[in-house]
Amino acid sequence: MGTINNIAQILQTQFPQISDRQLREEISEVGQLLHFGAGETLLDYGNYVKMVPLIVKGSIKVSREDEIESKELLLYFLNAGETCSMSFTCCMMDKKSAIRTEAIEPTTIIGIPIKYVDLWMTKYTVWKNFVMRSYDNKMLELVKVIDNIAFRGLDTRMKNFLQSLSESTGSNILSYTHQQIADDLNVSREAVSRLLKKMENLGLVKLSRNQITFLG
DNA sequence: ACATTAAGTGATT
DNA sequence: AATCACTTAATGT
Repeated sequence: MGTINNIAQILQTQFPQISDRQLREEISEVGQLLHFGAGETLLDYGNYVKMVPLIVKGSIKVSREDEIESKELLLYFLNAGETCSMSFTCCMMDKKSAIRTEAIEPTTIIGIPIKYVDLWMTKYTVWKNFVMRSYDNKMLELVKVIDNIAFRGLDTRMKNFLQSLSESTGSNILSYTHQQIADDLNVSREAVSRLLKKMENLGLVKLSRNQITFLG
């Protein structure tokens, strides 16, 4: 009964990579199950990272802030079965967070206190591999994001955005305003509206107030 | 009916 | 593609 068995079960289904039984037990003992509502911020710029999240359910938006202009840029979404690679480095170096994470739908995580994150790196090969692989995955995705910003136009970025948002939420109906997209992609709202209008004419999306249906 | 907010549009840079 | 200066449409009170 109770939390411990719960977390152990969740780990088996959502994080099969964490295959070490003893490690799973340790996670069950020190990890805590946390819930966040849509729009809730898990971690803000400048906060100290005190936990590393294993995402069990839902999805999380990870963004970077420009210190000078206080503008935001969406980096990527995190989904169930994933973890926040940025948290690892931040917490191990005891640095303030350079990112903001926000639940975009009801989300459940297993929070792991940082002291264990560090400790397990040497204790469990499985954990080290898990951390390294997550890091590598997100680094690759980040490179793609940079490529898109540097070498592709807004239309590619928009398609990628809609694609990953609908994958993250598991729905092609996206409750997002043009302004929110503009903020995430760091472009003007008018540019978003005009591009979406074009895409609608091409049959790629269907537009309505506060909602975009992605027909990809 | 009125106010507020989201979205569409043309002109300018 | 950004910004401005609107207009139009949807929605809440």
